[in-house]
Amino acid sequence: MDQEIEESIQVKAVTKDEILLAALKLFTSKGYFKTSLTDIAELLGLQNTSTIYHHFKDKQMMATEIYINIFDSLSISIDEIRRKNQRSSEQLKSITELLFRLTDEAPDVIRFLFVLKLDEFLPDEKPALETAAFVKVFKIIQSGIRNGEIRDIDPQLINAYFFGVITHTLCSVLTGVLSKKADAYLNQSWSAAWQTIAKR
Amino acid sequence: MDQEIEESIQVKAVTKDEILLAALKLFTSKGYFKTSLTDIAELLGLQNTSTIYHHFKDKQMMATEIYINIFDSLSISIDEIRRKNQRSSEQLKSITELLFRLTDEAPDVIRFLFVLKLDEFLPDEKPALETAAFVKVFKIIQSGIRNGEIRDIDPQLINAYFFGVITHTLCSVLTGVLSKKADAYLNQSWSAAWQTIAKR
DNA sequence: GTCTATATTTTGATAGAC
DNA sequence: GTCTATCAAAATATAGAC
Repeated sequence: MDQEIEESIQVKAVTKDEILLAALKLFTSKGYFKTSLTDIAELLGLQNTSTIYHHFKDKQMMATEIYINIFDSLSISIDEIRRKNQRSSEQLKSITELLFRLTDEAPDVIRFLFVLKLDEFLPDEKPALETAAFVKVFKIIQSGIRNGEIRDIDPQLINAYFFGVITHTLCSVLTGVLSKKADAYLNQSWSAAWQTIAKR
Repeated sequence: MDQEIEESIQVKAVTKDEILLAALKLFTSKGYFKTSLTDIAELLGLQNTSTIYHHFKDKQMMATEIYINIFDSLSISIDEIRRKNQRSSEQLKSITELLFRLTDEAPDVIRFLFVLKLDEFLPDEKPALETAAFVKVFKIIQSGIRNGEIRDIDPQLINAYFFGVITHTLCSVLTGVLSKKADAYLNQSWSAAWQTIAKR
């Protein structure tokens, strides 16, 4: 009972997820190596880094957990998209919509995915392209090639063309050189990206 | 005379350019923050970092000089290209050829340009897009829009589409997910990139 | 979970001899 | 230009009290 009262009075404790969110925010704005654990602690209103070490073994493990969270959730979203859509073009369109929506609603996630150089600070994790999420994208492309929706060239080239257009557009939005919300560019960017890989 | 003999016997001294080349190599392979001055000294066969400080004020100035060298030389190349070619399409094609050639012949330069996050370790320099070289590219695009070669949409979108395809392809070559030399993909990538921005 | 205090290590950087 | 020696600062990480 005493404890309950104490809890209701004292400032809410910092949770693991809050730490991860603060870390994501700083990693994507300042970069992994330029954000110190002290920076993260400060952003959370903590006096020092001890609370962080209470939750995570070390700095790299924080980055690893962020990495896993983001790629897992992306993989799940892609599963849903594949279940709900038949054609490769529909699946890729839905993935494009997802990425543009995330750019407006959770820009840090897209920065983590497409702006950061993950292999620089996560040398022990799979490169993004070997991740479950991207392997599924790759399967969508291969299936699109087989059924004649997509041009029959090296799937990695297809990947480079399509996601080159998409990610470059999103990065331009994130850096502000494109001034509107990502959503404003969704349809024309999709058309441009699809055009590079569609069987004419 | 004594000195001449001494010079001819002793191991060749390390020049400023050699230091910059070693730094470029390590920055582009390990990343700026993960390469220490000791790493660079070692690669040059030096026992310590003093020789480096003899040539450069600090680590950032090394990066700055690399940055200036690369962007200046790129700017000069683009000047030449604009002089020799009339149409925007020809100019962009030549720039594309230049970038693909550099990917095979000087991959570290392309890594520096398109893979590294320059603003992370060069916060005081202009972002790449405001650089003389890229401003000229931008002018080529604007002129192409005016004379009807290129679709009349936001030039920054044109930029994202065209260079999205080009740089994503080059990065795929540099990481090895595309297994041939960049040159092998030049023509089809140019077509795909141009197709996204050409007035049909 | 949060604090104080402290240990450890690395790296950037300087001084001065040769 | 290169070496030895050394410093100072910063950041990661740990121990232990509350």
